[in-house]
Formats: sequence, structure tokens, C-alpha cells
Amino acid sequence: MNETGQTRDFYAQGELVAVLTAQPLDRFLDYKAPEGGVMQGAYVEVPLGPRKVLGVVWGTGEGKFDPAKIRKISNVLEVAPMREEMQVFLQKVADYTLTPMTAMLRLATRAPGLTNPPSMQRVVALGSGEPDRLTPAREKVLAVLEDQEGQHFMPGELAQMAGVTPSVIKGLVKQGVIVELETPRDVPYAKLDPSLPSKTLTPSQATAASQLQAHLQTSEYQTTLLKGVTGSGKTEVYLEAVAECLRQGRQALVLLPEIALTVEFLDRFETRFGRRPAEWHSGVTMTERRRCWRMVGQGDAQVVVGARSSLYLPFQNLGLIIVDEEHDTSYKQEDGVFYSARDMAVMRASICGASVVLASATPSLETWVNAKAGKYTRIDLEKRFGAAELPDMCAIDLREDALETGRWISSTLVEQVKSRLELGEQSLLFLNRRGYAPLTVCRACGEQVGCDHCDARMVEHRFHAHLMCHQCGETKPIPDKCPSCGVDGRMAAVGPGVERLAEEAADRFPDARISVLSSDMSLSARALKSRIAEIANGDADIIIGTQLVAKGHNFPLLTCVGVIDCDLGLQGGDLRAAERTFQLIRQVAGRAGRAEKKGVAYLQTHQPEHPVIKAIIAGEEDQFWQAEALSREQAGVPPYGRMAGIVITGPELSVVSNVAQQLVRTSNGLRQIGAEVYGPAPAPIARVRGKHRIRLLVKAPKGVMLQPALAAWRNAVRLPNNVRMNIDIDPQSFY
DNA sequence: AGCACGCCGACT
DNA sequence: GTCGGCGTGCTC
Repeated sequence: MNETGQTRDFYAQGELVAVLTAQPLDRFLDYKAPEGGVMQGAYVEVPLGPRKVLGVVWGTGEGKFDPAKIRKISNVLEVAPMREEMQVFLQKVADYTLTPMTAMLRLATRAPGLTNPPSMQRVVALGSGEPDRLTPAREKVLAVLEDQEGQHFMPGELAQMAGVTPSVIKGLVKQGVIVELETPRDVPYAKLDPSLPSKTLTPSQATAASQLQAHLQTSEYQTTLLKGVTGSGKTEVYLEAVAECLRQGRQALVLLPEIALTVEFLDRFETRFGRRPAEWHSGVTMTERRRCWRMVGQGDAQVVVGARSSLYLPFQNLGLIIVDEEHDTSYKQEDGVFYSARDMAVMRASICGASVVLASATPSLETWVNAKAGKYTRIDLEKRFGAAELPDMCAIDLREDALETGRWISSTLVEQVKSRLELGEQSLLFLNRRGYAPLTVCRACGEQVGCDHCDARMVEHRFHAHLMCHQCGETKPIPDKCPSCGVDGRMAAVGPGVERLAEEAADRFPDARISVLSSDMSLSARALKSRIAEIANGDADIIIGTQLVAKGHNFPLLTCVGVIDCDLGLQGGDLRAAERTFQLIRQVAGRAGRAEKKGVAYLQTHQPEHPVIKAIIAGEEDQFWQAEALSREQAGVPPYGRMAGIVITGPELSVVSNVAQQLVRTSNGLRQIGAEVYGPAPAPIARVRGKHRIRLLVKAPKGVMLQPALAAWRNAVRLPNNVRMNIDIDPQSFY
């Protein structure tokens, strides 16, 4: 498959074609080609029952349907046809993730108004007529038009620029001095200039950049792990790869995990290339979305910055995909279609001969292993001269330095924060728990307040004055009386959340300016961004935050980080608990000492001898990954074995449970390929939104064809009404 | 996904 | 009697 060797069939009027629609009928439908014929890959509208739906001409029709009932394609849309490589990509993702093709097409056509003709707008431009009289107002209008020769304007815009009323424009139109034109509303994105000067690169950055550029020049698929600590300048390096891609006239895609990060990124991008790239994520408007999709499809968007779903945009000539913060868990989509954007990026690139750059300070184990095995090239960036090193790590053993009841900051940490306050430096207290308290119990009867629809405890949010279920979002007032035994005034908050930690900090450091950063403080993305900027400028002495603060924000005055509960992420038996804890704590710790001053991170833990905690403190990264890889290899789990998580949901527990047992009984096909089926077991949260959840786990050796066996297994079972079965290949968590 | 068809309970 | 609940089936 390459970009020149496209073989696209043409279907003359009346010929039978297979159309993939976005309707959830999991098969292709036969239609007749319309007058004038149709190309393979064309986006079309087809009649389906009483409606017209969007579809793509996939290939030759099968001819198995009653010919009398076959209808004709009603409309061929005015958008660039889907490329063969995109058809291949969608099919491969569908096969890999066991997703119906119709759902894949929905992912690939998530733009509004695709079935409408290109949206037009009325504009005015200089015509050839002469005005009967040249008034001062008319002169001003003509001056603007002559000044910007060949340009066209919206009528109101032109009037404003010339400082006249719209009626002057109207008059000139009537005389033919100005002509009205229809132009497409969706206009190409500004051309980017790769020849603008780049930032001065350090020798380490320059070497990395030229290595990436050399890869791009081969025009062959490659994946590179670009590893470098925060502040080592990964972004500058991969922007040089983007520059090379632009020089080759190919398109580039930059995937970012956090929309909040895009603003900072867009500024840096604009400095490097003169203009901003196209954007694709949940925050962009419908109009902009439509423009982005269409312009990407006709090659008039050179670079897209986006969330994971931008992988399915109709690129014509994709040469480079950057996956920034590749270890980030938000790349794994777990609603609707289950896929890892990082892995699918590699798949897409391998189909169209593009380069992939996986950038991270703390790569995922999968990537680390692939690099070690030589599947990916690995480039290590040295830290920048002058940039602070990773802070010193220091464990606080809570068994010795015991906490007072209802308090979570140890005496050692209190002393450290105090000393920073005296120096005028900032401290960060990190606790990955939103709200005030994770548990509300009745001191009279022991009742724990739970959610009515989920098997989960309600979390107290004092800031919003309610209890909230973090599974379904349900809220309740904070009770005075026990909902179970009715005793008044004995309800108590147990355990800490960031709000409660802030309360303790205010009590212990009464003169400090304390700022809480949590995703549920009802701040808009923009407000949050400006709050972070204020804090970075020294507008707070103590920052208290959830994992929101771990992601890429720079606080130059910060020299002390306290991790309140290091053990939190290690509980729960999740396969990736160690990896995640390691990454998260290293990232949080990395917030300290960004400028000249070296920082210190204090890790409060009950188990300082735990291998993960020890590895973090010793800073022995490669040894940690080595050990983690070994233990996964011995257990035969990813990336050394294959796994699939199966979750069966339904409103009735007995029905769900029967289905699960039936699935286990019919799993011989899986065993034949060497897979094992574990379960049924209740999912970690056995009930969410009133639906019961039972889980199975399939484990298989690395080389086996797991997906076809899973598909056959799933298709052999007829699910009762309301019961759903989700298969998650390569699950990131088992929730 | 929509939308129609169709077969049983509690109302004007 | 009928209005309407949502289970079942169909769409090239």
C-alpha cells in the first residue's frame, strides 16, 4: 500500500456496489450506481427504509440480496473520496478491536453536515464597472479594495474596514463597481512555513531532530520513542520533524492527551511555523469541525492537532504522527469503541508509510519493551543545560512518623513546608482524590452512604455541598440523620480528599496562601489555565491538587512536593498499578525544582520497602522497567501475552450471571487456541447506573490469533434482551 | 439507529 | 371499547 499505487474501481450506472453505512446493521448493503457512475471510496447518500443515510462505496456488490429490492444511490457527496489506505485502516482496526465496521465509519465521519453541499457564503470583490459619481465614502471603499487586490470580503466586513455604512457597498454593487460572489465557507488553513527559524537546539536536541528527519526522508514507516524528562525539550525536537514533513509536502498529525495543554502548544507551534494548525477535539465548534474534516480531506490542512479521534480524519498524504505523552491513559478509549490511540496510530502509519514519534518522559511499559526489542527506535534526550534535575526523593515512613487522627500531613512534611514558606518558595501537596472525604459513615450503626444505582460509596464534596457518586455522577444532600438507623448528628466524614487536605493545610499554615486545583472546582478550561498561570507567577504559597497538577504545568517557584498517599494507586490488584504509580509519582515529583533551585519530593507511605516506592526513590528507572517487564513476562500478561476483558451488563443479575456461565461453557474454541478463560467474577464495581456487571478475562499466549476466536465465541451466543457484552482487547484496567 | 407492527393492561 | 406500554423485526 502506498500513496501512488491506489487502485480505485469505477462503477458505471446501474452496476451493483457494496455500501458501508453508518447504521448499526453490521454488514454491507448492495445499491445500484447512480447516473454518471461512482468511484470506489465515494461518500454517498443512500435510501434506507424511509430515510437517507450516509455511506461509503466500499467495493463491488455481493448480489445476494433480492435484485428487485435493490435501490439506487441517491447522491454522491462533494467530498474527497475515502482513500484505499483508509478503508484498509478502518477494516484493520475493526478486526483488531472486534468493532462493527458501521461503528468504525461513524468514527471516521464525525463531522457535521457531510451530506450537505459545501456551505457557501456571499462575498464582494472589485468588479470592472465605473461609478457614476466618486463620493468620499465610495473612494474609501475602493481604496481598501485596491489596497488588498484580488481579495474578497464579507459585505459587512468591507464596510467596517472602509469606515462606511453597508448601503455604500450596496450602491456600488448596483453599479457593477463591486461584484457579489459565492465562495465556500470552509476555507483552507493558512500555509505553514517550515523555513522560519527554529529555537536554538542543544546538541542533544539537534541530534534527535536530525535522526527523526532522516526517518521521514525515507518515506517509510518507522516508530521512534522520544524519551526525555520534563524540560528536555521534546516539543522543539518533534516540531522539527513536523517541519521536515511539511517540506516534503505531506500532512502531519499531533495527538495530545489533554485539551487544556493545547493552548500552550498552539502558541509554540505558531512561533515555529507562523500560523496555527487545524484543531480537532471536543472543544472545537461545529463549523470548525466541518471545515477541519473537509480541508484535511482535500489536503488543505497541513497539520492537525487533536485528541485521539483525529486519527480517523481523512488525511490524503499523512507523513507523520506524533503521540505526545504516549503513556497517558486518556489515549485508551473505553466508551463505545475500545481502542488505544497510540497503537492505532502505529497501525495507521504502517499502512500509509508514515513515521510515528511516541514522546514521553515516562513511557508505557509496552513502548519501553518495543523499543528494547528493536521494533521502535529509541532516542534519549539529555536534560537541558540549566534545567533543574529531577528532585531528590525522600520517603516518609508513616509507621514511624504516625499521623494524628483526622490529619494527613506528617510532622516531617509540615516542617518542610514551613521552611519553604519562610524562604518564599512554593510547596505542592498532591493527593489523587477529589472532594472532601471518600466515605461518609454513621457512628451509631456503621452504615456507609452508597450510591442507589452503583456499588460505590458516595464521596463528600463540601465545596458543592453534596455527596457524589464518582461512577455515575449522581448527587445527594449531605445527610444529618443516618439514612439507615435514623440517628441524628452521628454522620462522619472518613478519609481525606483534596478539599479536606486544604482545610488541614489552612489550619497548619494559617498565613499561607493556599490554592486548590481539582477537576471539579467548576472552573472552565480557560479559568483553570489562568489560575495555573497566576500560581506559576507566585500567587500562592501552597498548591493542593489532584492529578490535574501532574500534567505538564510549570511552577518555577516550586521546590517542595509532598505526595500525601503514595500507596493509593498500588492497591486494587490492577495489572498496571505499579506502572501507573511509578509514572504518576515521578511526574508529580518532576513539578519541583524546575528553575535554578533543586527541589525535593517527600513521599508519605506505609510501605517504603515496596519495590515500586523503592524504585521511585532510587530513581533507577531502567531497573524498574526491567523488573516490571520480567514480572509481566513470568505472568504471561501484556505485553508478553494477549488479554481481553469481557464485561457483561444487564438490569437483572440472574440473567447477566446466566449469560456469563453460558459463555464459559461455550469457550472451547478459545481453549483450543491456547487461551484461558477466567471468571465469571463481579466487575470491581459490580453495579453502575442500575446495571449489573460481570466480568470474564481471556488470557492467551502472544502469537495466537485471539480476535477471530473471540469473534466466533461471541457470535455463537445469542444475548437476551437488554444484556450487552463488551470485549476490550488489551484492557488498560479491568473496570 | 429509527421506525413500524403487534399484542396485552387500565382508563375515558 | 381504545389508548399506549415497549418487545420484535426490517431496512439494500
